Amino acid sequence: MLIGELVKKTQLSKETIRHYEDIGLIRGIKTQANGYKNYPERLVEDLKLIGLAKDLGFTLKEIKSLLSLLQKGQLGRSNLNQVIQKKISEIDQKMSALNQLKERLNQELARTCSPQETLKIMTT
Amino acid sequence: MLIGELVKKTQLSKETIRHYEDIGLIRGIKTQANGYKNYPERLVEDLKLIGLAKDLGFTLKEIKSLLSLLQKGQLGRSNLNQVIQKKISEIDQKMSALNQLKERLNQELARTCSPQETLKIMTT
DNA sequence: GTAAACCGTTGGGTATACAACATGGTCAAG
DNA sequence: CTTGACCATGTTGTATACCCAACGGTTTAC
Repeated sequence: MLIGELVKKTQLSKETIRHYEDIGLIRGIKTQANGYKNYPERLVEDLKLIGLAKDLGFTLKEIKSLLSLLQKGQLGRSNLNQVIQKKISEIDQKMSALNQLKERLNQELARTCSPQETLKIMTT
Repeated sequence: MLIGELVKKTQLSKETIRHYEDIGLIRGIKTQANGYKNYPERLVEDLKLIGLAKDLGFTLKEIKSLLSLLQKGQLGRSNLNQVIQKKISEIDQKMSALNQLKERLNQELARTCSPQETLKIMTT
């Protein structure tokens, strides 16, 4: 796959993709004889995952380490498990932070909504 | 409260607090006769909330709009409700993104863990 | 009454995550 | 065989979110 196709499939700009390539966030990209690069299909999924993680406030650096976990077999098992669990607990922390935010917004909703409106919202 | 006390209570640097002040993220800070500023107690909570939101990938700009919601009575009701609901749905999106990430990491854990280890993790 | 600790303002610097060129090579259609 | 769409590389620029240092004024402790 050439970069243009990847751009279409991911909605990312080619600069972004190139940037991710530069910093080693996406890998396994081979340069063909003509100088064009061959982006494997796999990257479509990888880039989606990167987008998710980025939206959640993970830095590209963090995502890089996160992704390297998902490319199996690069670390010892116990080591790998540790890192994964650390990430999971980070995620749990973020989850609870989200819940707190949501709580506060819901309180605000309850204060400002008419009873009818509130009911409508809470049942959808 | 002077800035030093706020620094201690929030663990933020004074530059960060000043920065938030500059961009209007925190307000209601009055300058006293001696030139020193009086930071209201309220800000301790506000800054904690800002920290939460920041960790979740909200920009300071977004947080500013988020906070303005929580300072009641500045918008018409239906208008306010709309904005709050938009924020809540953003939060829900982030939640589901987190769940996806967690899923993938858990799969990885399952693949790389010994059965015993996996069991231990899943029961804690 | 002076030194240490604190305060405000300003201006410059840094890291992250790109975007926007400029330049030059490659390919596919007609 | 040229033109337009596509590609690669490199440099510079931008926005965000700060950090740090310098300068000078203020307050507190001795």
